[in-house]
Amino acid sequence: MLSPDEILAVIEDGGFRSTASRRRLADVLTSHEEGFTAEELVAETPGVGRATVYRTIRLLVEQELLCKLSLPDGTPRYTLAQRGHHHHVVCQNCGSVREFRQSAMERMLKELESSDGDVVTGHRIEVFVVCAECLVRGVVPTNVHQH
Amino acid sequence: MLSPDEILAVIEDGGFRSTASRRRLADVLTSHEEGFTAEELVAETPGVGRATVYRTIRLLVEQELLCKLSLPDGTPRYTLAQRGHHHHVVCQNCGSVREFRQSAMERMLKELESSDGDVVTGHRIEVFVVCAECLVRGVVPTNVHQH
DNA sequence: AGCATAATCGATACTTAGTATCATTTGATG
DNA sequence: CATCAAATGATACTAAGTATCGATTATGCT
Repeated sequence: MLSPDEILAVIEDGGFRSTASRRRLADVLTSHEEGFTAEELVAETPGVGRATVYRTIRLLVEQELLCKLSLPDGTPRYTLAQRGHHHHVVCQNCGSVREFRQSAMERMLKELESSDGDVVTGHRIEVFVVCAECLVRGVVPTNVHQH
Repeated sequence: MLSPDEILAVIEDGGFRSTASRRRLADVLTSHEEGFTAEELVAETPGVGRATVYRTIRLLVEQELLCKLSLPDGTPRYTLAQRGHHHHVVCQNCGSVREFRQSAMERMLKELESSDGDVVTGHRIEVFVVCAECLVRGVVPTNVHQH
């Protein structure tokens, strides 16, 4: 997993400053095993302003150190980035996040490229689950109709 | 494509009432070829309250007559539902929406099912493009880093 | 070490997208 | 055509994030 120092290194390599707030956030960030919300970060870094938390999140998403994803209803969650291209498996109940890779799927999406006059610039794939932990706690999986 | 009457029929079949506001919205909805925002609908149906517009959108998404999707930055858009399971190709510049189907991809996602103790309840796939129309208008495609 | 200054900060006000409340209106049914 | 739950519009609120701005601070320079 990513360490606070690695996060700070990417920030500095990007030409941004290594500040007290960013160090605090890097620490809190790396302590999260699962997905988290922006407001959780705000609550966990007292003294660091809301605006700074959101600014730092935006910076880290741009630097591809954080992934922004969303639950079926659209509420946002963040998770520390994994190495390389990947997608997310999100528990719709507790919001925990795992990753998956499937290169066959990537290839398929690339084939769309020529379908129309459009230029493909990216894609988003999220798989929704009820995770094993939620299942043992008695959560009943109900299908979500997403596209 | 979907007609206002078809929308009203689904509403009534669902046990909901056919009201003046819903008829107005059904008309406006079906006049949209491309994707649209909730606030566009609010602006296009003067006299119908904001709350009613959002309530009706929610109803129609539940009835699977509308699809809710989002641009790379997360801002939401809606589009009239196509028949059967499908996914969306969204222009990141103008927000226009096309659909695509790829049954091989569906099959692949189903295979994930057994990977962990999780139960898969759904998935979301969006492909981002700069569409042909935007390209001729000089929009330069830049890759978005999504997952 | 001291300084200049652009980057960053926190506080605060604002925006966007949507939900909750509630008194009033309305459409389906008998 | 009376009933009454469903639906409505006005309004206040929430969630997630952005813009503004005066104060602070990290970094490069000497």
